Formats: sequence, structure tokens, C-alpha cells
Amino acid sequence: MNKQQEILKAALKLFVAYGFHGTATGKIAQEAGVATGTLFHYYKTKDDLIVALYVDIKTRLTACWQIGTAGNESIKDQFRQFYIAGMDWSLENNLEFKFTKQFLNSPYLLLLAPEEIQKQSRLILNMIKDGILTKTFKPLPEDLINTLLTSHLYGVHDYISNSKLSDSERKLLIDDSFEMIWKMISL
Amino acid sequence: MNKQQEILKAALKLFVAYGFHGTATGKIAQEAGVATGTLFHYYKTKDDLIVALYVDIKTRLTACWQIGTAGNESIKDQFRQFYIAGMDWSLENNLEFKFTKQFLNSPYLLLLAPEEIQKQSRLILNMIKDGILTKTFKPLPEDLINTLLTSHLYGVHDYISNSKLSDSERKLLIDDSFEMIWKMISL
DNA sequence: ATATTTGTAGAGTGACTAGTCAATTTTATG
DNA sequence: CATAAAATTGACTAGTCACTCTACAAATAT
Repeated sequence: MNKQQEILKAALKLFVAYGFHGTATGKIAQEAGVATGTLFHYYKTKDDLIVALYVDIKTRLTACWQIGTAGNESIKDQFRQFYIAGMDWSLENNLEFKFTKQFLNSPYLLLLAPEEIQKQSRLILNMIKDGILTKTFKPLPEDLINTLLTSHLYGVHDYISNSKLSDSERKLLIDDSFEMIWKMISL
Repeated sequence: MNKQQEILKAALKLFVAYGFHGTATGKIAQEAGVATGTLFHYYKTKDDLIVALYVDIKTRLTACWQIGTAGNESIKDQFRQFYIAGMDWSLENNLEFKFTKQFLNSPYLLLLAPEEIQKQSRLILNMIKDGILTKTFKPLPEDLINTLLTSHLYGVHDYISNSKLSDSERKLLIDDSFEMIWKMISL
């Protein structure tokens, strides 16, 4: 694993544990096994590192989604795949998920270029547009559906990661929770 | 307004704008129009101030809820009142809402005593228990229903505060969104 | 009127932090 | 192999931060 990746990995771990300002760049370098100079060789400032880490995480999630979408299923199946893949990824990558929540609810969000934010939700917004055009979804604003979907996923994730369910219980809950949100947004 | 309240007010404003570590205690004191010594007279540490601010906000929200609950309505009406009161309060107290989100998604959450966390959701958990016992709600875990409700509210809040709706549109959306979540959790 | 507690002030302190820089090692290239 | 480019190092700096301490004022109790 190269040093740049080590830095991101260390930053992720420490940011989640101690917060952004609570984590010194020196500590990140130490945890990554590099010198502070190396860190600043790859990232001009600490803020750059924070944003880069966010973009990296989002890219990895998006990649996992793009693999999953074969394309020939019904809109409902597409959405189910999407939902379940997102949930599974978030549960398996808990640190990444926590970091994202922390980032999105912090003033650091402002560091992110608006076009970057848009890019992240393009995939899902297109699916939603499709759903509305084909009268699969209620005629609600796209952004609203997106928000409802996302926050539902966050909520269920929160519940699952705070309760200890067996694998089968968990799977069942994820499926059921998808049906819930589906009923909510579909006609 | 006394100095202690001024300190909380200033802290709220700056924490939301610059984050917890991004806000120096000296700046808070300055914004509040007091000396740093005064700040530390009321709050032993910065962490104490952060937690006190969170508790203060939650107390104010809970107070607003307790006024609203007359008691004789149907469970659905009770919940609607609850949901709408929470939404209205959050929209009117945007700084407080942002602070809460930032706090709950940060490592500072760990500073909060577990009994304090429980206390905050006692009111709503009792209503949910009631709903399950009277077969008004689906037989889901209480915590799950609580989480679904909360995250739905967060999502709709997010959408509303990022879109510019007229008062009537907003009111309509809040009502409609309640019906959505109600359908999701009720039998 | 006196004593005691409480509130307020703000300069001062030691620790820590983001970021720099010049020197050194590693890698790529002709 | 020689040379240039890129990667890596870590001591260093200028600034910032949470918090202390002493002095004094105001309120309260006796």
C-alpha cells in the first residue's frame, strides 16, 4: 500500500475518533508511518486532505454502485439493488460512513465545490427522474425523493449498527425497510 | 440577558459557523461581550460548554413539546402534533438544529452521559410504546420506529430548508410528509 | 457596617499545531 | 551509469489555544 493511501487510511481512523480539528496532522503522519512533510507533499493543506478523503470515500461507494447496476431489471428492482448495495457498503465500511456523516454535518461541507456535490447524486437523481417519468413514483420533487431515500437509509443504518441482529435478521430488516420506503415513494 | 446566556448564544453561533475546535474559547467570550475568565467561571472546560449547550437546546425543544401535548387526541393526532411541532421548532431554530446535527455526528457525542441521551427520547418512546400496545403501529422494535421517525423528520427538514417554498406549500409538505411516515409505521 | 461569597476581568503561560524548508534518498530516464 | 525528477524526512517556526491566576467589584448575608 502506498504512502498516500496510508495517509488517507490513518486520517479516516483518527478523524472519526477525534474529529477534524481534534486530529493533528502530525498524528496522522505518525499513524500512517510517514513524516509530516510527506503528508504536506501530497496534500497542500489539512483542509485539502479532509476534502480529498471525502471525495475518495464517495468515489469508492459510487464505484460499488456502478458495478451493481446491470440494467435490465424493473425500476423497483433497480432501486432495491441500489438501496441494498448502499446499505451493505455502509455497514461494512462503518468508519467511512461515520466520516461522511461528520463531514456532511460540519462547516467543512462548504469546502466542497458545488459541482462535486451534484456529481455524487447524479446517478441516483437520474433513476429518480426515470421513476417519475414512468409514473412509478409519486409526482414529488426529485430532491425530496432523494432526501427521503437517503435519510431513510441513514436511519435504518443507525438502528442496525446500534443493535446486534443475526445475519438473517439483518437481511430481513434491510429487505423490509426497503419495502417501507418503496411504499412511501411509489404510486 | 445575563452573561451565561450570552455565552451560550455566542457559542451556538460560532460553533455552527466554524465547528467545535474551529472556535476558540476567546472568540466565544469576545462575541458574548465577556472576558475569557468569565466563560471559564461558568464552564469548567470547553467540553463542558459544548455539552451544556446541547443539553440546553434539547431542553428547550422538549419544553416546546410538552406544551403541545394536551392529551385527549387519538394516537395519530398526538403523533401529528409531535411531528409538526418538532418540524416547526427545527425550522424556526435553524442554528440549534444544525448544532444538534453536528454534535450528534461528532465524537463529542461520547461526552454525553448515556442517561442524558435516554432522557431526551423518553417522551417519544412512551408514545411509541403506546402505539404498539394499541396495535396502532406495526409490531416493530420501538427504537426502529423512533429512528425512522427521526430520520424522516431530518430528511424533510433538510429538503425544506434547502428549497424556497411559500408558507402554504411548506405547510402542505409538512402535512403530507407526516402522512407518509404515518403510513410507513402504522398498521 | 462588616464579612463572605459570587461575578468579572484580562494579561499571562505552557503546550500544541499547521505548515515550511533544506537536506537526503529513491525512482525514472536517456 | 549519470542525471534529473520525485518522494521523503524531521527539525523548526510563528502563531494559536485552553485554561490559570490574581486583582478587584458587586451582591448578599450576618
